[in-house]
Amino acid sequence: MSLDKRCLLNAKGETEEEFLRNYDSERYKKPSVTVDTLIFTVTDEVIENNRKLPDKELRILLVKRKDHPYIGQWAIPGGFVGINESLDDAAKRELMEETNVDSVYLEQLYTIGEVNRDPRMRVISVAYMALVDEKNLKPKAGDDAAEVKWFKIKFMDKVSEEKVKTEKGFKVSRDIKIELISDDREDLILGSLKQIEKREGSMISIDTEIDKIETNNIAFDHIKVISYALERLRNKLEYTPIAFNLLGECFTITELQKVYETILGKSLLTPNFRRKISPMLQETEMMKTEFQHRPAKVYRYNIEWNNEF
Amino acid sequence: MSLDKRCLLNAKGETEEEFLRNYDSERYKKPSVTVDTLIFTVTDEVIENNRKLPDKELRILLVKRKDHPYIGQWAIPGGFVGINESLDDAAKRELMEETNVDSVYLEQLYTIGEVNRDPRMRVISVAYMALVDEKNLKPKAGDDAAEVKWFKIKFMDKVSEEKVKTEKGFKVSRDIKIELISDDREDLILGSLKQIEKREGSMISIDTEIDKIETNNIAFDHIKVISYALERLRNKLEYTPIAFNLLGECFTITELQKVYETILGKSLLTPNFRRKISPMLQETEMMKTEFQHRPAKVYRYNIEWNNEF
DNA sequence: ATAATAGTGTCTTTCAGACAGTATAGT
DNA sequence: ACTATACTGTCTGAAAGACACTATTAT
Repeated sequence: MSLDKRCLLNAKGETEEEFLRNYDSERYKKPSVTVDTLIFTVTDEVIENNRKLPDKELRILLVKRKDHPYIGQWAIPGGFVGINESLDDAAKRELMEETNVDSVYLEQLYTIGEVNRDPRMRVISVAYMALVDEKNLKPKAGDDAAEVKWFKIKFMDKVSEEKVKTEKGFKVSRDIKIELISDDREDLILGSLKQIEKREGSMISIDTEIDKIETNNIAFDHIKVISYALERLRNKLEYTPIAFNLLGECFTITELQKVYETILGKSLLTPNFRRKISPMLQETEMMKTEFQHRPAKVYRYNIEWNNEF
Repeated sequence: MSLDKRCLLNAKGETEEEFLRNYDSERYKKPSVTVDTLIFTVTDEVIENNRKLPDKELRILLVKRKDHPYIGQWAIPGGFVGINESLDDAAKRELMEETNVDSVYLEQLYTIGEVNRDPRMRVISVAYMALVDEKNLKPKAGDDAAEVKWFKIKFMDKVSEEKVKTEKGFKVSRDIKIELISDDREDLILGSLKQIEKREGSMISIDTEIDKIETNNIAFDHIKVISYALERLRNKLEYTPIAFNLLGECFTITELQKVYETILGKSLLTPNFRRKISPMLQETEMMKTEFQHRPAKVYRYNIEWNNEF
């Protein structure tokens, strides 16, 4: 089969070798492809009362654009994919450039390919999501001093909901609000979007398109990408051990619970959380003592934990 | 804000208008971008004994490549994305060209961007998944008589499993086998792949990379894409009403159950299935009478059904 | 009656939610 | 003793699994 492959001829009578020699790869106009990496981390909230345990906050890294278009606005770190670089490698490179960490959790999210996203030219962007542990973040070496800031995320899902009848069925539109606040409180990004769920006759789908964006101070359609990532993060949290990537190797159950609560945007009942999470955990010898209360056992992720079987 | 946008200057002192005029969009070498659409349907199994209800089978549409590379082998229908065409539109166009249906379920799956997937040039492929109802398939008009065939899918998940220790943790590799058989039984495609799950220290991830493909008669890395789509289809089946897209508007519960069983690759207990599915259904006045047994109520999808709240 | 599928009732087990209660550190 | 957090036990009710059972058609 693979031996006589060289002898197969196409309609023009070319062998594969001849075909490739004659192939004009520039025949069609090509879009540009970028990779954008959403970098999330979870940190302790800064708190006045040092007798309380700090809550956690979810944060995302954004860079300030230094050139047109959207000059001066904030954007998800990203860049063009090298012609000899895989998408995964491009995402890793971007992550390394911005945070100086490698070997962290990295997952492809979605590819955005609307036609007029970028005024320069046709750009298709592949979005990746990275989850990093705060403690691994090494301040990156000098560089061209691009402005980079961590933004605290406030994600308000389903602020309101409206149902509209259409000919064949209906649409549900849900309002989503996103607030991003930089650490120094100098920069504030507000996003307001509508998630449209269509249910029409034979076209049954609860997939959603995000529509009607209103936002300030953030470049391109990046608020849409952030919203999509947050939804995915919440979903994956429920059925994968993805959250462990946001903590160091060792942690207390309460710390873990606070990570879940922060991302899910709701509080959980401690006994139930402990019950559900405990099969995923491995005890260590260590204890964590803090303030004036009972020390907590320190756990690590149970690498042998199994979803099923 | 948007008014004084015209006055913002970049490092070279250009306004946005000047910047765009001077921008050389061909500065970097660009990859080519294709959209590949996996088209699935479910049909009745052809059965000898006409006193039995037919089971269902899951099928995928493949096209025979008429040119290099992989000439004569089978491939997922796809093509280059037009420079003024969104990714979704390209997927819809591909679907329309191959099956002559529009407004069916269509979902973006994954973007494949390894460097040497295509010997012609660097190609990045965005995979979409379409679910169509067999009855909507209109034979498409003439065209250039490209060879197109439906293949019955046999998907064998987790044929075997092997656990290997690494420095920091372990890997689990699972064997997957895929068999694709054309209706006329002339073409047979066998795929054998390994799914690798890594669990290593701080890098906790149950996402999997599919590796070490062995296959015949199918072009590019398309067996990998099919495998990925089947996993996704199975997952989505459990928590979305995606399956209804594979049936017409009206159906019996048994038909629906057979669709679930076919895709999940296992049989389900009828009373439990009926109980779980019934909130998603709406009764109709119709009954379906067949052979020598009790007629079945005909249902349609309950468009008001709600996942949550 | 028989074959074949349609459809129901109910027992059991498992798991999520709610909440009361106990344990242990520092001050 | 008091505060703040760590951790446990158990009741309840919902949902999933298993299976025995009844119903209705054509032959």
